[in-house]
Amino acid sequence: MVAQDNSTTTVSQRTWDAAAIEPKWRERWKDTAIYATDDADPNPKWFSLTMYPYPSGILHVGHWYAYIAPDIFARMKRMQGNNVLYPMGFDAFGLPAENAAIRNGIHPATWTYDNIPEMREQFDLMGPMIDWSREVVTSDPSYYRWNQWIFLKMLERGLAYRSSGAVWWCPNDQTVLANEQVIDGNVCERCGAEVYKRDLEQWFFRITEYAEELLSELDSVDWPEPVKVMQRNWIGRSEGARLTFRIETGDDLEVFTTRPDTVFGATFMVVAPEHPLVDIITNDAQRNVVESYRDAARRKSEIERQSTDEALQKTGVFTGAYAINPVTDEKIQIWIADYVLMGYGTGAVMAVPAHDERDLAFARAFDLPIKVVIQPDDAPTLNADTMAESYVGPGRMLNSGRFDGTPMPERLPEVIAWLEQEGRGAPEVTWRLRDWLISRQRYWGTPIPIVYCDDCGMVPVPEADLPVMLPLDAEFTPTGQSPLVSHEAFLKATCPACGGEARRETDTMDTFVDSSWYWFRFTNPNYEAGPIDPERVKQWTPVDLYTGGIEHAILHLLYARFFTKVLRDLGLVDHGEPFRKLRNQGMILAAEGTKMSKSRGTQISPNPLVERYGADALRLHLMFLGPWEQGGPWNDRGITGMERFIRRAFQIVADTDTGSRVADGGSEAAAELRRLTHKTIARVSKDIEQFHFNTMIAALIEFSNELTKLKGTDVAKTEAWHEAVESLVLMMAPGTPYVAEEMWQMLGKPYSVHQQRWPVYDEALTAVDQIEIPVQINGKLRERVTIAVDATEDDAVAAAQVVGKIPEYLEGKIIRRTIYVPGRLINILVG
RNA sequence: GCCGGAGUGGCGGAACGGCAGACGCAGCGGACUCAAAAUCCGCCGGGGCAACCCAUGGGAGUUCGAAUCUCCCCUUCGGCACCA
Repeated sequence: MVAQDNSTTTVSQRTWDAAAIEPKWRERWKDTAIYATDDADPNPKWFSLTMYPYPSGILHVGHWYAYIAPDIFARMKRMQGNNVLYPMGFDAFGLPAENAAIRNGIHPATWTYDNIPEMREQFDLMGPMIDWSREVVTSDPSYYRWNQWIFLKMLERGLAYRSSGAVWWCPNDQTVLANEQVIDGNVCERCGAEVYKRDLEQWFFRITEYAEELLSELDSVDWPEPVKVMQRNWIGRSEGARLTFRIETGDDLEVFTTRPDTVFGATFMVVAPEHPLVDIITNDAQRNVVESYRDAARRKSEIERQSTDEALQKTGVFTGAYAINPVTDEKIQIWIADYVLMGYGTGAVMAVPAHDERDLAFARAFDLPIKVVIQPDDAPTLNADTMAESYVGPGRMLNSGRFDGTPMPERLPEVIAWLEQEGRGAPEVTWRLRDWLISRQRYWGTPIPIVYCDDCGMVPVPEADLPVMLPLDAEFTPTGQSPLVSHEAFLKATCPACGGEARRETDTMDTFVDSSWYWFRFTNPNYEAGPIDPERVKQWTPVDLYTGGIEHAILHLLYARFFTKVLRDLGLVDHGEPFRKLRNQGMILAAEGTKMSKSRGTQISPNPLVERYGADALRLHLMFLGPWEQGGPWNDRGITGMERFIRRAFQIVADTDTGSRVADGGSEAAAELRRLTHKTIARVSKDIEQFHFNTMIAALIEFSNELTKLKGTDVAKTEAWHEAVESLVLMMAPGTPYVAEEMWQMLGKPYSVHQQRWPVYDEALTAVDQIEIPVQINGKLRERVTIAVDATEDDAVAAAQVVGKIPEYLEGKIIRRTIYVPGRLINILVG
C-alpha cells in the first residue's frame, strides 16, 4: 500500500542535511510500519537472517559493519518483489550478565532488560529494515520454556543423556569453572588457585549420532569453503580398523588404527592414563609410578598436555603388563602416556614407531623396539636404528609374513579383510566429533527440567509443568557459585512420579542451545502450542541467507545444523539443513590492527560519527572500506568521500526539473545516458547479489559523477534523464535509506522509496555498434582502434594494421599470426 | 607441524587469462571567496627530453598474452593442534 505524501519538507531545500532528515524519516517509517513483514503477502518469500547480538548495551562500528550488508541485501530483495523476512532478537542469556551481577551487584535480569531497549535504539539509528514485531529474547520464559521442551524430547529419544565428564574444578572456591574462566592453562581467573579437571556428572547432547549426516550434507549448502573445511576437520571422519590385542591377564585391549597394514610393526602399546583397564593390568611393581603419573596427568593443563612444545618430549610409564601382537604373536609392553587421549577412538593405540611420528618419539625416549614394515619403492632401505623420522608414505609391506611385497595403500582392503576373517579386527570409522556437553554450573541460563527423587531417581519435569522458571530472587556471592545451588525454594520440588520430595537439577543449559533454533521462532514468536508454528515454519524456512562472523564457523553453525536435524526427526520441520547460503563478514579491527576491545577503549562508537556525518554516510563508508568478507582496521579518513557523493547525488535531484520531461527524440546524448543507466543497474544489482558492496558504491559514484557533468546540458530535460535520476535514487535506497527517501520525495514520488520496484536492466538499451579495443604487437599494447562490435577477424586486423603507429611497427616485419578476441583485443605477432 | 585466506601506488582498494591501478582518501596546481568552509576544474606508480622502458611479495614455468593458471620459496592473518 502506498501512503500519501504529507510530509512538511519542501522541495525547495537545496542541500543535504543528514541531521534534519534522518530523525524525520526514522519516525515516519516507524509510524507507517513499512518494515513489518506480512505473512499473507503472496510474493516469493526470502528469509534473510543475521546473527543476533548479545545485549551488552553497546553497538560499535563493528556491529554496524556486520548488520548493514545484510540490510542492503534484504532491501534490494524486497524491492525486487520478494516478501522478505528480516528479523532481529537478542541472545540474552550468558556469562557477561552474571559477571556484572557478581562484580557490581546488578541482577543479570536487570542488566539484560535495561540494555535491550538501548540496543534497539542504537540499531534504529543505522536505519535498518528490521521487523521488531518479531523480536525474540532468549532469556524470556516464553522462549526458554521451549529449550526445556526440546530437551525433554531429546531425552525421550536418547539424544540427551547424563554422564560423567571432566570439568575444571577450583579447590579454593569449591566450584566448577567454565573454560573461559581458566587462565594460563590451569589458573583460576578469580582467586589465582591452581585448578584441575575433575569428573562430574554432566548433561550431554548426542550430536555424534548425526556425525555422518553433518558431514555429508555440507556438500549441499552454499557456504564459504573455509567454513565447510573447518566443519569437516572438526567432525573428523577417519576410516580404519578396530583391532583386538589379547593381554596376558586375559583381558582384551582394543585399538583403533587408520593403518592396520602396519600391525606387523606394532612393537608396544600405549593407553591413555584414564583408561579403565589401567587399574586391572598394572602389576604391583609398577603400581606406584603408574598412580603418580596418572595423578600428574590429571593436574596438567590442556595446554601443557597438548602443546607442540611438549610434543617432542614424550612422557609415560610402563604398566608392567604385556599384550600379544595378534599377527606376530610377539609379547609387547603396555605403557600409559598422556599423548594418547581417552576421548578418541578406544583410548588406546598400537604403537608402530617406524611408521608413526609420535610412536617413534616415544620409542626413542624409552628405548623401545622399532620394526620397519613398509619400504618405499625407489628409496634407500629403511633402517630402524638410524631412521631420523618415521616413514608414513606409500610403499610395499615388509616383515609382514604372507603380505610381504604388497603395495600400500592401494591394497589395504585386503589386509583388513584378512584381519576380519582371522577374527582379529574389523573395519571401523571413527570421528573426532565429541558429544556436546551442555550443562553449565551457572545461574543465567535455561534451567534443565529435571528433578532428582530419592525413590525414583532422575525424573524429567512433565511438559505441562514447563517452564521451570529461573527464580529472579537470587543472591550473588563473590565465589561465583551459581545461586541456584543454595536457593531453597528453587531446589525443593515434588517428584512428578511418586509425589514425594525431590530436588531440582541446578545446572543450566549452554547458551549455544538458545541460538541453535532461534530463527524458527522468528516466524511466529508468540506461538503457544509448541516451539515452532508449523505453518509459518513451512512458509519461511529454511533460511535463504545467513550472515555473521566466521568465529561461529564451527560451534554455533554445527549445533544449529544438529538441532535442525533433530527437529526434523521430531516432525517439526521438513528439512535438515537450516541455512541455504552463508556469508561471513570480515572483522573490523581497531586502528592499530588489533581486535576492538572495550577494556582497552579501542571500540569505536558510531554515535558521534552519525552526529557529524549522518548514518547514511557512515553506512556507505563502512561498506566502501573494502570487500565485506575481508574486514580490516577501522579508519574514518575516507568518510568525507561518501559525504561528497551523497551531496552530489542530492544536488542532482535538487537541480532536476520535475516539471519538464521531453522525449529523447533520437538524440545520441540521450541514448548514451540510457546506456550508462542500464549498465549501472546491471553492475549495482550484480554487486549487491554477490556481496561486493564496495564496487556497488563505486558504480553509483561513477554514475552520479557522470550525471553531474550532464546536469546543465539539454539531455537533462529528457525522459532518459528522469529515468537516470529515478534509477539513481532507487539504487541508493538500500545503501542510504534516509537520503534516498528524501530525494524520492523531492522528485515528487509517492512514499516510500523502500516500497518501490528495483530498476530492471534492459540489455537492448546498452547495445553499441562501435567499440574501442586495444591493439597489441607481440603481446605489448601499442594502440587502440575503434571497430564495429561484430567485426570479422579480417576486418578487425585490417583496421588495426593502419591505426596510429602500428604501420611503423609492422614495417619490414612479417606478420606470423594474428589473434582477435571479439570485443576484447587484437594481438599481431610479427617477426 | 597440518589445513585455509591474503600480499597490487603515499593509503583503502579495482581488475581475477586480454588496456594494471576503476572508485575513494590523502597530496599538488587552479577557479570561486575579503577570507575560510563547501563546491567546481586539472594533475597524481617509478624512470626518461622523448620514442619508450620498468612495475602487482621473490624465483621458475604454461600461454600470442599472467596481478589472474601451475610449481617452489618468503611474509602475514585465521583455524586445528600428539585425533592413532
